[in-house]
Amino acid sequence: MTTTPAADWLRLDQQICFSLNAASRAFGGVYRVVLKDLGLTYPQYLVMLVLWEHGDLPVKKLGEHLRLDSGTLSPLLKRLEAAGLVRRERSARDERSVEVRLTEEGTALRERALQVPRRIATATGFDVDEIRALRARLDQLTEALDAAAAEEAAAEAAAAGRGA
Amino acid sequence: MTTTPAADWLRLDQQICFSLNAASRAFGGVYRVVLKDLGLTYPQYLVMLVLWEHGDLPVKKLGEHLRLDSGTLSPLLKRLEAAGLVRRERSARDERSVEVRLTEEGTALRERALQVPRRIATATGFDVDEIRALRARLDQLTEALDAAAAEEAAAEAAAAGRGA
DNA sequence: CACAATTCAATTGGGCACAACTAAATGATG
DNA sequence: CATCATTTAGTTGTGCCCAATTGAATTGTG
Repeated sequence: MTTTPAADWLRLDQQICFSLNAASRAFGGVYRVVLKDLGLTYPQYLVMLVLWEHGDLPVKKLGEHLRLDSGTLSPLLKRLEAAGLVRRERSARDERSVEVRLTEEGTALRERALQVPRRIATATGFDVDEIRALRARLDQLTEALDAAAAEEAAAEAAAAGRGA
Repeated sequence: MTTTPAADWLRLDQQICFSLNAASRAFGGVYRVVLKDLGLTYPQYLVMLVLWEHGDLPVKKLGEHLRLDSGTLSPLLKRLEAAGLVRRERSARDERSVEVRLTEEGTALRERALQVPRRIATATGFDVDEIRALRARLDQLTEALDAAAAEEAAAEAAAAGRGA
């Protein structure tokens, strides 16, 4: 049982999202160091993970895996292309689609990336099962938040509709 | 007991930081909707929280509370100033320091912000104790990651020293 | 007092994230 | 077949985040 004085609701250290943001940026700091050798930023690393796992993909699919849109991916992919890790080629079947393909260099980078997860896992100080549990919790949270955002947006649209 | 095949270490869905990032961005989506009424972005809201809680502060102290540096805060504070929520005044005692002060309007905004934490808490689908537990877990994670990053940086500096 | 080291805010540059929009290609419908 | 809606990338604008640098003010030391 816990009760929180109403006046404390706005306290910074009670905001779950602040802890989340802080943890996210702390991860960023560790990844920055660990990925420097590979010449990748963290989001670029995520893109490479998806390509290593699924092979060549159109930008759209890539974005679905990563929950990112073209506004984020387009410039990011250009940088990966400039670094020689991927090529971008218009699909012959559907000219709207751009296929992202690993170069030999990009494929080869996987070997050097294999050590990254272990180093990161070590940095967290958590064991595999603890990480798994936390991951599950966070995924659950994300799902609830996405649903809530959709609801809010729907409510807003309805309100706007009545207003107009 | 769980064993993970070495080949799976690079799978996207095993990366704790991906879940973390996703949750962080999902929060962003909810906050975007909820804070639109107040005319604040999420980081701006965090700054206001600190000011409401601690009163006027120099930029430096603000950054310590939020783990943000001047490169992030300077333009953000200018936007808050342009919105009429804060004033920035050079300290008389120490001319290097800039005091961030709430305007009446900024102080008044607190009343309207009081509802925000409840709406966010509802959106998570977690109860107060679950949130508290997750927060503790994340803070623990952040601490471990910061320590690891400091270690990595120190090791790197030592290596560079030997190299030079 | 003079001078070096430190502190603090601001700026610059690179990269990420999202919203809104454009443009091109495709698909569906009458 | 012509037209309209949808799909897909890309672009632009706003804002956040960090690293590195600058410049001014302050503090410590001889």
